[in-house]
Amino acid sequence: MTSPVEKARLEHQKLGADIAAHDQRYYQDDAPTITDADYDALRRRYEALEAEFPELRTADSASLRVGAAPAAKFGKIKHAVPMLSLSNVFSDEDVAEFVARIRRFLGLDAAAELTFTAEPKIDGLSCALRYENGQLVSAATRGDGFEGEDVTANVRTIGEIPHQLTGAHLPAICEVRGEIYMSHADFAALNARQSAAGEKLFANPRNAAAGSLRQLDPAITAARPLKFFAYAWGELEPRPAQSQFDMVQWFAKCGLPVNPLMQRCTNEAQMLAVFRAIEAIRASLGYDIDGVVYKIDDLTLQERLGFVSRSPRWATAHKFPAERARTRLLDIEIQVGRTGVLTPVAKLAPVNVGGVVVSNATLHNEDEIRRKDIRIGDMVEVQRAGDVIPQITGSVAAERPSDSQPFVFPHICPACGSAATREIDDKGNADVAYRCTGGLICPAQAIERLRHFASRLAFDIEGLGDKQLELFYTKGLIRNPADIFTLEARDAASLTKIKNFEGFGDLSVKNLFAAIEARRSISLNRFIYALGIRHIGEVNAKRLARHFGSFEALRSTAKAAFAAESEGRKELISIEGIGPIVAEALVEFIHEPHNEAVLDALLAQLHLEPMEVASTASPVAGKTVVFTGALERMSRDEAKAMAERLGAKTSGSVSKKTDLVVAGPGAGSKLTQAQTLGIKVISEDEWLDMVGGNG
DNA sequence: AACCCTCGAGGTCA
DNA sequence: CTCGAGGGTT
Repeated sequence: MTSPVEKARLEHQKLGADIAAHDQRYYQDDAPTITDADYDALRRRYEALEAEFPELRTADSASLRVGAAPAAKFGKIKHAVPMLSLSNVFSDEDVAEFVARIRRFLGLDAAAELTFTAEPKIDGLSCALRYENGQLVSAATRGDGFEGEDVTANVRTIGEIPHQLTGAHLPAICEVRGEIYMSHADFAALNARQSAAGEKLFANPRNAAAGSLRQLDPAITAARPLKFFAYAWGELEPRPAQSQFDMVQWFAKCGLPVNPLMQRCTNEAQMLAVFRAIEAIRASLGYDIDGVVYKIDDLTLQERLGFVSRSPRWATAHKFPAERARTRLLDIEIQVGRTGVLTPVAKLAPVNVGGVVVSNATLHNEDEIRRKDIRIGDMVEVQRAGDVIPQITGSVAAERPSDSQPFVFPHICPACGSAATREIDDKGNADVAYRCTGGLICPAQAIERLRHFASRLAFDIEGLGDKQLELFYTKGLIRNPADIFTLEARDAASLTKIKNFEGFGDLSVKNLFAAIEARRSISLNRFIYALGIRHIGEVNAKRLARHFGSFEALRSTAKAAFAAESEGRKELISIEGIGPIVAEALVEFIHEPHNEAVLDALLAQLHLEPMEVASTASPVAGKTVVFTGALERMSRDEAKAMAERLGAKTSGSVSKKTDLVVAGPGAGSKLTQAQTLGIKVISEDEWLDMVGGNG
C-alpha cells in the first residue's frame, strides 16, 4: 500500500509531465489540444498538491508556472560575470589600430601570429541563459551589465532555445550568452497580424524582438517568433574548449543555434575580407545585422587582455556605414540640462532613416552649427550614427531658402531668463557650451537635477520618473532632493493628497512611498553620484567613496580644501582620477550655502551605507603595487591591468604607501628603495602564484 | 591616447 | 533601456 505522500508524488509527476506537454503544444507549436479551462484545472490541481506537500516542489515545478498569472514586473538577476558591451570601429584603419593595440598590450612583434574569429553582429538583444546540469534554469537580459531582468518564463517559450542541453559531461553550470532576434520574414508576418488585429505596428525587427521579450505575459511572447544565436558565455566551468571558435562549435553540439557565418582569420586582410563578404550578403541574410564582430580566438589570450572600462580589449565590432536621408530642418529648440548647458536640438520634418522615423537630432553646440553651416529652413542630411543616434551631417547648399539667416544662439536661458554664457578657462579658451547662470533659480536645471537624483544609477526610485518629478516640482511638493524623503509626511498632513492628482491612485501612491522608504538606506557611492556634481559620475563617485569611506570625511576635506593651495586640495588631487578641475567642482558644490542646507536636510533623512563592495577578495585587493625591472611573462600594461582587476592600485614609484614591489631582472633604484623602506619584494613568478596567474 | 562625463535620441512596455 | 558623439580630464 502506498502512503499518501507517495500517491501525491505520482500524481504530481504525471500532472507535471502533462502540463509541460500542453505548454509545448500551446506555446511552441501554437496548437493546443485541450481547452484553457481544462488546462487551468490541471494547473490548479498541480499547485494544490504542492501546497499540501511542499516537498514535491522541485526546480522543475517553477518552470511549469509559465502560464500562471503574469508577475507584476520582472525580477532582477545578478550576472555572475558582468555582461559588457563591445567597442566599435568604423574603418579599415580602426581595425588595424585594434589589432596593433592588442599586439602592443601582449608585447608581440609584428611577425607573431594572432588568430581572430569574425562573425556577423546580430541586431537584437543580448541575453544570458543559465543551464545547471544541462537544464535551463534562468534567463536574463543584459540590463546595466551587472544586473539584468529575469525573462526566464519568456525565454522558455522560444522554440530555438533548448530547455535541456544535449551531450554527456555537461558542466554543472553553463551560462550561455547570445542574441535574441527576429527574422525579416517573421517580422513582416507579425506586423501583418498586428495590422489585421488593428494593433500598432513595430518599427523594425529589433524593436519587435525587444518588445516581445519584455512582455509580462509569457503567452504573448510565445506567440512571437523569436530566434537565438549563441556566441559567448559567462560562468562556465570547466571550459569544454580552449578557443572562441571551438566554444561556439561546442554550443552547437549542445543543441544551441549558432551563426553559420563565423570563421577564423589569421591576419587583418582576412578580417577585412570577411567584413566585405558579409556586407555583400547582408541584405539576403534574412535577419538584421549591423556589422562584424572580431574576437581573439585563444581564450588564454582573451584572459590576459582583459577589459577596459566596460568592454573587452580582445574584441570589437566593425560597424557598417550608416544609412542616410534628407529632410527639412523646421526649427532649432534649446534644451537646458542638469548642469545648465544649453543644447540645441534640431526639429526635423519626420523622415524615415534606415527603418525608424526621425524627427529630432542634437546639434551639440553653437560651434557645431556654425561649422556645419546649418540654418533653420535648410534641407539637411540625416544619418543614424551606429544605426541608432540621429545625426545631422550637413546641409544642402542648393536647396537653401533665399531668405534664410544664420542661427543666432540665444544668450539667455529659455527656462529662467538668466544670462547664458560661454565660460572662459585659464588659458582663455571659451567653453563650447553656453551655460545658464541661473543655477538654483532655474526650474529646468532643478528638474534635471532631481531626475538625475532619482535615476537608476543614483537613488533608483521607482515611480519617480520624469513625469512625476515635473508634476511634483510644479506643484511645489518637491523642490530639492531632501523634499523627496519628507513627501509622505507632508502628504499625510496635507488636504490635497497626491492620490487625487491625475494619473495617481491609492496603489501608485503607496508604491511610490514604499519605493522612497526603501532608499533611505543607500550606499555612499550612489549618494555621491546622486548629488550630480559636475565631472563626478559613476566612476569618480566610487573613487571618492572608496577614498573617504564616509560622507563626513569627504565633506570636511572638501571644506578644508577651499583654498587652492590647501592641504585638503592636495588630498583631493592625490586621489586617482581626481584632478584640479574635478576637485574644484566638488569644493564649490560643498561650499555653496544652498547645497549645504540641502545636504544637511538630506543626511538627516538618510542612512548612508559603506560603498558597494567590489567582488573579489584577492590577496592584493586594496594594496598598492609597484612593478619594476623587466617583466618576462607579461607586458607592463598587462601587469598593471591585472593588478587593478584584482582591486590593487598601481604606482610608478616606491614610497611609504607601497605595499608590494614586483621586481624583475634589471631592477635598480626602485628595488633599492623598497629594501631601504622594508617593503616586501617578490619576483614575477611569485606574483603570478599569488594572484593565481600561474596555471 | 585612454578614459570619463555629459548629453542627447528613439522605442517599447507598464 | 540602449546606443553614440563630443569634449574634458588624466
